[in-house]
Amino acid sequence: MNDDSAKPLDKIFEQFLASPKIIKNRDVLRPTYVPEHLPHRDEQIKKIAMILAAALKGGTPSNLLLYGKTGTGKTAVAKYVLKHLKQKSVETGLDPPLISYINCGIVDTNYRVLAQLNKSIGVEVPFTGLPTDEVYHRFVEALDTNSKLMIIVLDEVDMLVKKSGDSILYDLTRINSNLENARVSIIGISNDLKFKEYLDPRVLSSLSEEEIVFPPYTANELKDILTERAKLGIYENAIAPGVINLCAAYAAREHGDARRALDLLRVAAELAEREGASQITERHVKEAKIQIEADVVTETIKGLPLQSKLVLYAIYISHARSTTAVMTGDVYAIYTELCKELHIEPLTQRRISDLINELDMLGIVNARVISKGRYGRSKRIKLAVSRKLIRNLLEDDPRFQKISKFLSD
DNA sequence: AATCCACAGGAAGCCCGGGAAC
DNA sequence: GTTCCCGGGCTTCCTGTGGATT
Repeated sequence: MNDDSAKPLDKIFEQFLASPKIIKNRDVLRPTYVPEHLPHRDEQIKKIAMILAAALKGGTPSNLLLYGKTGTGKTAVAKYVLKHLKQKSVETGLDPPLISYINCGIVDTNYRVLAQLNKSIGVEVPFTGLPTDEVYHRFVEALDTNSKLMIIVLDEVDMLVKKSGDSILYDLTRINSNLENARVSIIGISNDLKFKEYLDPRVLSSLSEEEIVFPPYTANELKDILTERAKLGIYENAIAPGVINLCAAYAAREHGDARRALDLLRVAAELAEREGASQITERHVKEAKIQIEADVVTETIKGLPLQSKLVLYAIYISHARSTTAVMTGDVYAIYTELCKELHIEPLTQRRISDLINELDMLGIVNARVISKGRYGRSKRIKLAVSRKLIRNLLEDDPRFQKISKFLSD
């Protein structure tokens, strides 16, 4: 490397090293980190531990269901208890249970869940192609060759049920009767309290032999969590008074989400570090809040498929053109115009209706069904993000050059 | 009270790409 | 190669509906 190109970089690195230290350990500030101590979850930990303890005496623990909103510590608690269960088994000379953790938000079809289970016991299965019950039978057979206990954690199980129904849960809850030697316990984790209504009553009674509720954290509890993490992850004097309180307060407003609280603290710390400040201040937290919100939206919109983007831009244009509330029909009319301009075959209105609902679920727009009496029933659609942001994203996308003239409002 | 708008949203089924098994 | 399966995106066809207007 020659000097010319190395120098500016060198300067950056030097500056970074010379700037006051703020972050001691970035990893402990990430939401995925499972700390050694989980404040305000003693009750849940105890309960789960008591149930899983059956494994230590060769029993099959009851299936359990963990409920609570995002960032209430469900996943962390489950992982924490399982880790200790494993340790204890090894200590007492027992065969530790097999543990398979599946995030159903990502692995969200029956087939893929089974494939993942197979993989976790070392059976390779193609990710498509086989009949689902074949994959199930392979799993049962492979599992039954040993007499171990397997604990299956189904995180975000409500997503799986919503997308693929409860047939796999039905199979899994009855799997013990197909097994001669091995045994299975299931831990379901759900954000959605209503998801029980979608379940077959037989599945429900089997899956929720034990139920444990995780209430949202209060602002004070979030404060304790943040304080503990800050001790591990941030240098002692690098945090101004009030910063932790502010993070906790913001997150408490969002249904007591500890994940959000940690994100705020971490991003605030990063901002402070980047600008070479000696301390994280409340201003950094406020900026972090804005940045997190904008980042989430920007990334979601950028990642949208073409048709969804078109729908979003159609909604944007509808708002620019009309003074009254924007309805599905207006959006569809403009959408077809855009398609014509871009020489794209338009989709049907039925499909667009679904795409609008998807945008609503992503939080990019608000769509509510309203009735205008004689003038029909339709969705009233509002943008939930700033117009400027959408406009910038549109202008960045080369595919939409041709329709940018529609935006000159 | 009856009508009727402008859609909502369920059901079924098509088509496609990816992949396995025969 | 052929034949099967799966999931996702999509269309077609359909029945349902809240409330202003008649």
